[in-house]
Formats: sequence, C-alpha cells, structure tokens
Amino acid sequence: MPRDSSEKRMEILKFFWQYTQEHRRPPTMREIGEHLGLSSPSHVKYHIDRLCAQRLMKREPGVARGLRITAKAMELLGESLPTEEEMLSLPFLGYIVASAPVPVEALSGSETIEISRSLFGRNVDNLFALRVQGNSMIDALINDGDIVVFRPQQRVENGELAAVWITETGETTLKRFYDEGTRVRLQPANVTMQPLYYPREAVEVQGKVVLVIRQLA
Amino acid sequence: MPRDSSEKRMEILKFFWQYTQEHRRPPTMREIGEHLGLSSPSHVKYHIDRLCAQRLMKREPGVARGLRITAKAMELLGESLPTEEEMLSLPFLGYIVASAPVPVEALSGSETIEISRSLFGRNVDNLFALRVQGNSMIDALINDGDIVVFRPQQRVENGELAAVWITETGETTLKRFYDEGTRVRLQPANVTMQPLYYPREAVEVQGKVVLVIRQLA
DNA sequence: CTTGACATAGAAAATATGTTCTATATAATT
DNA sequence: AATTATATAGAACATATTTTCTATGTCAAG
Repeated sequence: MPRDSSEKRMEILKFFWQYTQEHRRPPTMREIGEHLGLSSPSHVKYHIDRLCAQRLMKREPGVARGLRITAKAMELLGESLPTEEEMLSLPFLGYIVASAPVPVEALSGSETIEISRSLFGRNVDNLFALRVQGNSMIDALINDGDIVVFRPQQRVENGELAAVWITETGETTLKRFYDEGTRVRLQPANVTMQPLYYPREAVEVQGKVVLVIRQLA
Repeated sequence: MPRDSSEKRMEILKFFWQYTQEHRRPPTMREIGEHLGLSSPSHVKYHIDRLCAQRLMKREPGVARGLRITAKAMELLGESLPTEEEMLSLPFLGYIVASAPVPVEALSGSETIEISRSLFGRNVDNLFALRVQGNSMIDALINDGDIVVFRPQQRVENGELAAVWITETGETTLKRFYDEGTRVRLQPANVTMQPLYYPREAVEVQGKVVLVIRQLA
C-alpha cells in the first residue's frame, strides 16, 4: 500500500544522520532497510535513488557505505550540521581578576574551550577566553566564575569592556575602558569600587569582550 | 627493511583522520595501504591490529569500513577533536519574555544552537535554549538578548531561576521560583517589578537555568 | 648461531554490501 | 478499462572488503 512515502524518505534521511552520528560511518542499505522495516535491499535502493535524484543524497557508486547526505537535506532536517568548521577551539588562558590581575605569563596555558562559531560575528581570529574571578564587574552583568571571550584589539570605544594590560605590574585586568585624553580610566563595574587612573602609555588594551558565558547548575 | 614503524602507524592515524574528514566515512584497509604504499591488505590489518591493541583505534569486526579512531589517538595527533559527541545540538525554541511570555506553541521551532558539551555537567538530556526578551531579570545578571539554556525538570529549589508555564495563559516565563505553601511566587529579578502569585496547581515548572550566554560585539 | 618478535607480501576464502532482474499490488491518469 | 508511475519483495549476482593462512626477511636478545 503506497503510503505517504515522502515521509518514509524523510525517515531515511533522519536515520542516516543519526546512524552516522552514532557510528561515525554511513549505514548500509540493508541497515537502513532494517530500521525502516523494508525487507529487501533493492527496495531501499529504490528510495535512495529517488533521494539522489532530488539531490538530498549523493553516492559514490561501487563503494561500500558510499552514501552522503547533502546540505539541502540537512536544511530539510532542520539540523545545523555541527562540522568542524562550525566549531572554534579557543585557548582558555586562565583567570582574569580585577583587583589582582593575572600576570601575562599565565597567558600560555594549553587548555581550550570549544564554542560554536555561530555565536560570533565575522572575525573570529585569535579569540581567547578567560574565567572571571571576583565580582568587580557585577554591574556589567559579569559575575565571579563567568567565562569571558575576548577579541584581541588595541583600541576600544570608551566604555567598552576590555582586557587591559598594565605595564608596570605586568598584569591584565578586566575593566570598562575610558580614554580621558591625558590619562585613561579603568572603571570597575561595581559601585563599591574605585576607578584606576594611568598614563595612557602605561596601559595596553589587549582585547574586548565579545561573549560571556555563565554556568549555573 | 623494518623502518620506524611507529611513525608508519602515526601516518595511518593521520591518513584515517584526513580521509574521514574528506569523505565523511572511514577508509578501507586497502585504501590505507595504498596511501602508505603497503601492497597487501593483511599488512595493513597487521598494523591496525596493533593500533587497536594500543587503544588508538577501535574496530567492529566484519563490517566494511568499521574502523574508528579513539580520543587517545586524537590527542596524539594534536587535534582537538570537535566530534559530535563533544557537541550538543540544543533546540533553540525562540524567545522567553517576562511580561508577555511566549505561548507554548512557539516552543516547537526547528532551529538549534551548538554548544560544547564540556560546558555542562553530567545530565545533558533534553536541554533547550531560549533567548531572553526584556530586562526583567537584570538583577540576576541576565539581560535582554541573552541566550539561556534550561534543563527540563518539574521541581526547583526556592529562589532558583526557572522557566515556568502558566496554565491559564498557556505561556512560559522566566522567573525566580518560590513555593510558599498555599501559593507560588514568581519573582522577577528587577526591583522595579512586582512578583506574580499563583495557586500551586496553576503553574508548572518546565526547567531550570543551567547556562547563560551573552553576545556583546 | 638460534630464537623469537616484528614487518612485509600474496593468495585464497569468507563475508558484507551494492546491483540487477523479475514479479506483484496500489493509486493516479488517460 | 487500459496504462503508467509508485511502492514493495525476493532471489540471484557481482563486487567490495575483511579475514585467514602461508612465507620471507630483518633485527635484537639469548
């Protein structure tokens, strides 16, 4: 009885995707058939051929498990295929503190943090991540323990959140940055804390905050 | 001439990885042998078997292209394997508002958001994500536009951030949840806003906040 | 020097898997 | 009513792939 077989084909795509995720290899036609309850491999091939005609799948003739799913099919499935290109592996450089910032030496750890590319804009070069220690940025909605991702840059607009390197102490701190002409003001985002003032050449902006991640439970 | 065959094995791992990336399926032993210049499949199997013994690869006997590379091998290769298992594809269900919460119907979108598994604890079943609209949770450091990830659960501790379904309006809202015996209090985290009170059976906790993500630039 | 572990090759056998062919049934079309 | 496209099954076949077996050459250790 020819039921709605477009649904059946969709089921094939879905199964193909699942199976590939789980086994790290494409399924055979028989495996697909088994899942769908189709008892002959030729029957599966029949549907596969149609899926290929619709450009929802692609095959390399003659190779075992030589099936692929196309981007078109992925859209149809509503999956955003998390390929390697979609993922960024950011260096996770340790802690950044407001009061007693990390020495730059610490900025060489080998840990990384994986974050989906889609959470960022165009330029994702050299992004790096730090974990915030202390609650000096609480008014900027950044809490103790939050992970902050920075885009490296030497200049930021006044008032932006930035990682700032203080030459004389060799430490880096997270503050709101204000260039006031004769000096710069590093402003904690916490009403109970006082700003720091430095000559402009005594500090160096290392990057600006582009993402904040907070783990709760 | 028995050269340094540990290097040869490394080459196998490397080729396996490359091939898998490129073709979206594991290579056969013959394909590996061809690449390495080994002329017999048994020779390849010989090395593969040793790689398996070292737990650098894994196989399912009898299945064509039934090879895998282990995490241990990935480390060896210096690749940070952003595999599917390391990634979670959470359903991104739309917006959640405090004042005028989304109707449940909206909770069926097909968008997803990719987040690294490592940002979560043990249980990552059925996590889902919403984007916050409005600033009613500002005191909880959750801002307009933030992405919030929930773990589905029916009970939360008093004071925890929860997605709560209000039966009569058919809407879901993000609040601090307090069970006060005769009633429940849904408390916005914004001093300028008043709490909502409901009979306990009029609301249903849908999940608790486990992650907050804020994109800045 | 002998022994044994390792690296290699080739062929043959055993399976796994894709492909082709024949046949049947239903639904839509002519 | 006849025709055609679609959906399905089963068997047989061809080929891809893994697995087993036998052999040979090198090297290190006894």
